Amino acid sequence: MMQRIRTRYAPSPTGRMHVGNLRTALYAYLIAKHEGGDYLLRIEDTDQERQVEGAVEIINRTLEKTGLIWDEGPDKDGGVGPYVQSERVTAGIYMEYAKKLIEKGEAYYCFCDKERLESLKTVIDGKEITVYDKHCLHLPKEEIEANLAAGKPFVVRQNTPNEGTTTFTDVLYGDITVPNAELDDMILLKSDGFPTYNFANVVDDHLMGISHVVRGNEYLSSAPKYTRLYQAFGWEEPQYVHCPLITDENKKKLSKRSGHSSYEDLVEQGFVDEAIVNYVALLGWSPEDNNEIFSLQELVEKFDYHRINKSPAVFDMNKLRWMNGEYIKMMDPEKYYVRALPEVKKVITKPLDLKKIADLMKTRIEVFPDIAEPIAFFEELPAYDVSLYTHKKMKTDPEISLAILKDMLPMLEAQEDYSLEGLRASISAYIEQSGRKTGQVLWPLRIAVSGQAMTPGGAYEIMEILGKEESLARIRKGIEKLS
RNA sequence: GGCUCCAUGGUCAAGUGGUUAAGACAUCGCCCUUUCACGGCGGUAACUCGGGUUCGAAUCCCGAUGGAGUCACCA
Repeated sequence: MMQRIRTRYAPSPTGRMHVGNLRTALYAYLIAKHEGGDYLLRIEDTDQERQVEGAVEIINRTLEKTGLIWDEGPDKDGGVGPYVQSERVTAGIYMEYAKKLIEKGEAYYCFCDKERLESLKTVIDGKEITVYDKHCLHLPKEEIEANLAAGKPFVVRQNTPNEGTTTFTDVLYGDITVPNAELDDMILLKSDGFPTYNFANVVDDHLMGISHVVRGNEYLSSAPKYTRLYQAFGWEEPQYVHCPLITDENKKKLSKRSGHSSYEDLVEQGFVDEAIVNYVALLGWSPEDNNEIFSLQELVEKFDYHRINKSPAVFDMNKLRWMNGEYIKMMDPEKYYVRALPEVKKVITKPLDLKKIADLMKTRIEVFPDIAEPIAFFEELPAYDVSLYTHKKMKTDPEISLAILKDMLPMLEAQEDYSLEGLRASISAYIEQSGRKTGQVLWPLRIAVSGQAMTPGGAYEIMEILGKEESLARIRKGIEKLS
């Protein structure tokens, strides 16, 4: 009997979403939607100090823009709310469940202060490690009561045995067994009454009926503690899907802390939502066939989480750029123009046909900011060297170029029709009657009107956009330089 | 350092005992083209090492090595 799949994305509102989080959100979404299940959004705002103003809005916006629409969440009650953990704290949910554990002897009050905890610290390889010594587990009942009555600050800790092992099962990694001695008595409830991430996760995932817990590989090592919690409660464990890490080029885990790109950073850098989603989906997963370009809908159809990889993947900006270029080429012209226009305006202030200029760049860029530099010559003819007029393959040099430009000048002065077609007609007629090669004529012309060896579009396109007056001025300037 | 995970070209990645070890990005070359780009064609480039098991291992087992993650009143 197949249970209904329910997954959740449970971010903490601490800022922008980096791509690792985005991919976790995506996989959770795909796993649920592939089977027609539910996708929930739960806000894990249990750390008072790390709250960032507006972070929830960023999460909402990011999920909406990428199409990862949740079925239940803070704004969509599915009957298992609230979906914001701070509200669940107020409702007393975590305290209630913590007390159940205390009654069972699976958890205990701990009154140790910072100083005592500090003394438990050891430094190994430059890293601070604290292993709690179960000091408060052995407190006499009367002392606990007295402390509580006196209002002494406390935390609640999980009581893990020092012997034996704990085994949990991950869909991707199989059974993983860990010695219990490695599992320290983690804090369930903090002294401010808020739960820790770990405790809140277990309680909420259970209460919200989550069937598949999708999260990053960095949580693999804390999973056994969860198992102990589920067992302590007598709850059935969900399926775990620990996604492989996404790393930087140095194989280090992507993190905001290290200044790695967030989704919004990428958008600001000129990437397209669909391309980011598509690329990130392929980091750790591949379809049965060899396709690489997928819409979100296609991903929903094709995604099989059993094909998720186990090894970490390096985030390759190069390939993202390529993929982004593919998306830009496929992009709806109107949508393209909306994104392209601001980039065009960065370098063009003259009343030229900005649409035509933008269109020239559509197949030539990977990200939108690539637009500006190659089109700057439209605004103003750059200073250039006459050596540009020399091109071996086109069989042209300054002397030939001068002859050609002088030849064409009167003709172009007489011409009124500066449309692509008009220019093509008269110039190709000239080419024919002059007996010259197409390239030999067009090369100098393009150099004259653009001042650079490489341009988006050819001489016709450029002249059409520049218009008669400016085109002629640039050709005269070319003649002047060559004379 | 303990524990855990991982290991196919520079990167992503297919591959589940017998393949000329796919494909994509990047890179290089050629073609197309008035340049560039697009597009097309082609090249270089990989199973970490050592033991097993087997008629036969990239594929299964063990070990080594390497890398990563984690060891907070952060998530």
